[in-house]
Amino acid sequence: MTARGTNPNFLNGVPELLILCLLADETMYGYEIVQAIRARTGSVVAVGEGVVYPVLHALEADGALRTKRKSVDGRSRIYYSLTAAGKRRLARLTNDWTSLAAAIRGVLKGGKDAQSFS
Amino acid sequence: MTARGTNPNFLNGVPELLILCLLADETMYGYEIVQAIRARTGSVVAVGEGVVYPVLHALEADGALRTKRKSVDGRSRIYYSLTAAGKRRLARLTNDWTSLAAAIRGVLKGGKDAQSFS
DNA sequence: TTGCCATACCTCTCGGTTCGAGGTATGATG
DNA sequence: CATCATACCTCGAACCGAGAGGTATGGCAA
Repeated sequence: MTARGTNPNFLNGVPELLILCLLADETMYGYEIVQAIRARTGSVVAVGEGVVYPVLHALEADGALRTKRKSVDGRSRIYYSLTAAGKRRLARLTNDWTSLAAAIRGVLKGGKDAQSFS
Repeated sequence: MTARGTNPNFLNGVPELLILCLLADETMYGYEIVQAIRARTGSVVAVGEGVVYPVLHALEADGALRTKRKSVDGRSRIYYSLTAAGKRRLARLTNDWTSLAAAIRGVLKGGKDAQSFS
């Protein structure tokens, strides 16, 4: 959301990245995403609904997500899935994250002379 | 800074982590740290002085850093080095970052059944 | 049947962090 | 003598995540 001038979105945007990633595998609804993040990260990341829903809405407004209402057991759910733009966004964020993680790993392990980036 | 209740500091605190990490190797002064971060991350991370100095001051106030003024070529520099508390802090943050990176990598690569955390 | 918990959606405010611009001062370089 | 690199600093705006809170339904137990 809102590209920062210099650094590629690094420190934040983790919830957005995870959400896009989950939706790339299968369509899901908000409440389900909250549980899935907790489950798939072994509770290392535990974002609340107050984080997930606003991200979902912003991504939809940006054309990255498509929605479809469904009623299951009398419960109303809003299923989200990736659009083409969403897939591109996911690819970009994944790339950003990967290079960030590599850079930080380099500093972490780098006892002085550390140089191995593309 | 300021432990979050649930998630271990994840998305932000990257500047703090990098600064502590650099100072673990050698004592440095603020301006030098700004350049070092840019250099060692291949410009993937490029934080300005407006980020570095406040973090430095906060860490010092917290007892994680120790300072020593020095004059080199008529220029006044403030060298920072880690205290015992600073080393503990670095260890904790490194741990947090590592498990976060592992968790995210798991979701990223995990086509459904991904389970490999300790 | 009544209360409580899980499901499922949502919004709002608070607080912390980062960003960028700006401000001061010195030494070297053209 | 002006401009740049060095070297310190602060401030305001913007942003994002945390957590509390709010609504409504279904299922289960007391």
